[in-house]
Amino acid sequence: MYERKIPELLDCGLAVAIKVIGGKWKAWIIDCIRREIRRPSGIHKEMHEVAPRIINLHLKELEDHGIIFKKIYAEIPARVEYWFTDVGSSILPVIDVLEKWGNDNKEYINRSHENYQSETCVFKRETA
Amino acid sequence: MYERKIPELLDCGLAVAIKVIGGKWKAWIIDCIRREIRRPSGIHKEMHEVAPRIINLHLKELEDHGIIFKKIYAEIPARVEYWFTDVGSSILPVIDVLEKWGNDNKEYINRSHENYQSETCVFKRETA
DNA sequence: CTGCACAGGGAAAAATTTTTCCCCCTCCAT
DNA sequence: ATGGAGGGGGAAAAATTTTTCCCTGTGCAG
Repeated sequence: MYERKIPELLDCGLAVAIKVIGGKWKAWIIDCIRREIRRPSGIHKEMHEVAPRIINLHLKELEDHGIIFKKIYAEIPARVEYWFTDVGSSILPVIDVLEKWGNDNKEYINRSHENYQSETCVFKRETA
Repeated sequence: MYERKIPELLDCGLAVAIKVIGGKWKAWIIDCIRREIRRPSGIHKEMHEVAPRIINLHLKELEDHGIIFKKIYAEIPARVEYWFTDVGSSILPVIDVLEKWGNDNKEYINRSHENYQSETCVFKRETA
């Protein structure tokens, strides 16, 4: 486990929320589980461009944050499934809001990003 | 400017949204501007625990993403103010949703984080 | 016995973001 | 002519996150 050198500021609700869903692949993983792709192997298959190790790390974090929990079936061979906790379920609509905003504005955001036009608007003061 | 070696995936709305507001101090900066602390010096004062350089970098990013824009008054000495663009304003309610979820759940999230109880629930399959 | 699906993790490298340390400029008041 | 407010940025270090590589098991089918 990596040990932080600078303490996190977690008073701010937004910081907490982003900590939980801000990881690089968190959203995709959450989306898998939401679509009932619950088993590690299934998630690995769905996200084949991401290394299994990475997905496992993110799953562990989501678990540590209490967003998902693990069901280990006492079968042989063992079967594992991830399910949302109540708090985990409660973040889904929040993600939807974010997702919608992003989709509505992604062309704009990415355009601004490219153009990079620092032609900063210059104004005279009206109240001279 | 840092040049990415791994391309970003920006099809996903959520990735875009987090790219925009996910920076370490973005939320605080946005909150300043929302509270009409618009001038760099004012923001620096408000966020005195953060180095001015860092704030400037984040401001630049917000500007590049088209969330805020810069008004440079043709006064002497020059005065600068940051204002939200229309798209910038449209993200404020989104941030509120995130902030609310975070505040409602931060004790829970931080508790889970500490406990770290990987006592994974074990189940027998009901349908044996 | 070999190979494959399944679940998982240590260690180190690479990539990225954040931070520190200094530097530049202009104007204005002392 | 010195200092401070006000706006800004380069370069490198430090911190953090992401990635790669490789290794550990079990059980089951050929």
